[in-house]
Amino acid sequence: MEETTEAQHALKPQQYVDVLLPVPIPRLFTYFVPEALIEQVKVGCRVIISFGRQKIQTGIIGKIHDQKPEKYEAKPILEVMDEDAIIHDIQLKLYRWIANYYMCTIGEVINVAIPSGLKLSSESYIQLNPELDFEDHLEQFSDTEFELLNLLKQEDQLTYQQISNLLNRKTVYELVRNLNKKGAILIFEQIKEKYKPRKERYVRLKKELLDDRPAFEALFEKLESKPKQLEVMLQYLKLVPAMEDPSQNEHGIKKSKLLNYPISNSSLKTLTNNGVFEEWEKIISRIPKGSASKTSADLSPEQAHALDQIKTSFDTHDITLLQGVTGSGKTEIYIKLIEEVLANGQQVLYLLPEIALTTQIVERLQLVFGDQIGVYHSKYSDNERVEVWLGLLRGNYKLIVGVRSSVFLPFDNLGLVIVDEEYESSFKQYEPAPRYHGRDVAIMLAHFCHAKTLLGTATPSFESYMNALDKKYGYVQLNHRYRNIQLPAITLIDLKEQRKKKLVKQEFSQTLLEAMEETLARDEQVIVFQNRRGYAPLVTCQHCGFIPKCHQCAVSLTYHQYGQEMRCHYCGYKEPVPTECEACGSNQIKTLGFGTERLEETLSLLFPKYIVQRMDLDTTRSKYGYQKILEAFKNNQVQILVGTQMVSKGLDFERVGLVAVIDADRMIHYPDFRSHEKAFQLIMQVSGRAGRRDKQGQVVVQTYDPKQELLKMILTHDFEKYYHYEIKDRQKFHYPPFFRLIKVVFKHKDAATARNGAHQYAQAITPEIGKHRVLGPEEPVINRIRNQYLMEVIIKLEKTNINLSQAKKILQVHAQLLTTEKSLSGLGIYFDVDPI
DNA sequence: AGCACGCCGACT
DNA sequence: GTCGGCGTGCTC
Repeated sequence: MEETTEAQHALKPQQYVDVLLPVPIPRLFTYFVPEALIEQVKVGCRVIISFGRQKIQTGIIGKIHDQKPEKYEAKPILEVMDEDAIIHDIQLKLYRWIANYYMCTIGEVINVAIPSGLKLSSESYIQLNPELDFEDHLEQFSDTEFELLNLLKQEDQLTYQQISNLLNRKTVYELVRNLNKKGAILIFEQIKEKYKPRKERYVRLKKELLDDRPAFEALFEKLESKPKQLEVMLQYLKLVPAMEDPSQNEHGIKKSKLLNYPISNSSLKTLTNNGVFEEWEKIISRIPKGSASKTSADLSPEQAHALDQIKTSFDTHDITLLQGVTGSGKTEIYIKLIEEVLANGQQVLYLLPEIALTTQIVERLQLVFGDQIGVYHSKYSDNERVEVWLGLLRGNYKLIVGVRSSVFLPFDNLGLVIVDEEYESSFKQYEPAPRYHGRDVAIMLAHFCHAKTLLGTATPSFESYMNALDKKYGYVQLNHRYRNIQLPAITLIDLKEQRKKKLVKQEFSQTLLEAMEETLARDEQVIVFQNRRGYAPLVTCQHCGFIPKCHQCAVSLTYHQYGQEMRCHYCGYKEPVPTECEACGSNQIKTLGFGTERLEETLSLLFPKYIVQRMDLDTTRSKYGYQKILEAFKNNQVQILVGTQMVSKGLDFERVGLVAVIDADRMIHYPDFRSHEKAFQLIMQVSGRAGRRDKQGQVVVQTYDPKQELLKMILTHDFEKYYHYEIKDRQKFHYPPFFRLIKVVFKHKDAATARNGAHQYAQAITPEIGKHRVLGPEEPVINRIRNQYLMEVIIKLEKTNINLSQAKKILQVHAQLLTTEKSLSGLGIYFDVDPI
């Protein structure tokens, strides 16, 4: 018997795990599991491992197996951090799919998927070796070494960063290394947990005291002579009626709340020290709680019909497109669907584009779903993200409302995904990798969970619309606005003609100004849309024509009046506004073009009786900036709202009588095959802001060419006609949605190397991919960003009858080959699948 | 991506 | 000599 057990024991295979690390290396990292940790190791759990020279990292167990690596000795796992997995198999599958589809490494996916609060990092600390009496060996240390040793004598430990600051030196690694060799110091790693739960201090009366009434009354008598302390006691009892209802004392009161009243902090402290009060800490959530106060609204017959159609459609289709004109009440339908799925015990993901994440929607959902909602937001801090993540894992949240990155959250029982404003380009991430599309990943997530997906929008993306026409998606329409209010009346204004007649003031035509005047006089509000922030997109010298450009990027600097600076919208570079021309010294400097800042200024001058507010990236940087502006507009404290595309999303306001599009041409003639589609959608969206409740709104679009086909179709709100008009070109020129694009980007600090790399690459892949599928290499319009020169090769692949994974493999292999070439050293290559 | 190593030119 | 810059190679 004993023999067999021993034999079995000897045969028992050593356990290994493949660990997913947040590093962009296209390889698996295998570690061995020490005997003591075998029981704890589970797929999806975080582990602490040492990686690279000395760093300690957090990774996620991706696979458990018994394959001993042949070529290297696996390092051990140091610790298993979680009892239960923090991601499920579905997430592992999804992350791998993303890495594969978007042609990046799993590490890059992990890096953006997992909130950094869940990743531990280590920092090296340097300490004096206590066993060394270095006074006896002074001669072996250099001056700087000696200086550092003296510093370490005072502080018991220092980080590299601190040493570098204290010694005022840039590099300290070698110095530290030498001291380590001489045995004078010790280096050790300290792991720091980033996530910190939020705590609040609470106070309450000591229970024993409250239970012992005679003692309590005696206390009061004693306090007669201590008025300050008595004040504290009375204030507490006023806020917490502990005498009448002792159970209330249990919960106590937030210390800061009590101290908000004019009472003495030190008296409270004394009372606490004397055992009258006690203090404790409560871990509280950072996520604001809302409680459900309403049931969902009743649907109009039209909405109810659409809801039925969606449900029927889900019987045969996993994905359904809901096309509903702005103001048709899509949200009410979503709410009904969500209610059903939640009642079924399943989770829901409600995906919104970045800019549309108005608190408005969350507030509306909160009224019905209360604190079952977790919100995942780009302005959320890391601690808040961790709380949503853990909350979902623990089942505290059933409905997640969030931006594209919420697709990474650990859903395990998803029943429904809603993607609102499905066409929105902010669903696509393009820097850094993974360059994923939130909508498409959400569809994949739903697929893995056997959940249904509803894509909602007024103007579908061509991709989704084609899928609907091809019956790949279900399709439901909602043609009438709520209460049958008419769609806004759109008027085109010919700027060329008006200019000839000298009827254009700054960038505003006479007709527009009159319409604004009338609207405002009726006590209605105006939205002015211009898709360009800053004051003026460029500044030029009238003497020599010089235009200040960014020193790191190939773009002109935008003049921002606020802060009086020139800014690069690509890299964030700033410089002061020039008073004289850099090239010729002339002081005749003029601004050209109109950004939101300048329109705001002009409008304030033209309409002094009204309040003008600007809403763009610059005025909404703060966490609640967006919310504050919307609030002011809603309350009619602002009558004219000027903004970038931010104003086009989901603002449902009652009083907006007029929407003005200042420069339609700039959007239409953007150098990109999708510019028309985008312009159409943007103008439709922003138009949708006009006219609510019981009145038809008015939209004014200024253009230099009112005869453009696109504008004609905008006038009639005819998406279908527009789609069929535009789609022919897409097919003819092999563009999406018929073809799949993969953009290969080359970057290097030398223009020539970037160019060579791109050319060599195109040459290498062409025989394998096919000449007609390779476009370029081409220099992008903006050919330099952050001092890196850019080149692009675009691959066009058919959607059917093509081996996509093989094509990707070819693209990747050649990229790999190219980077090993000496003449191209330092060349960066990345892929952007389905670029926008 | 980090991080260390190693080589090189520029300073005390 | 060191200091600091930069190119190269590695990470289980």
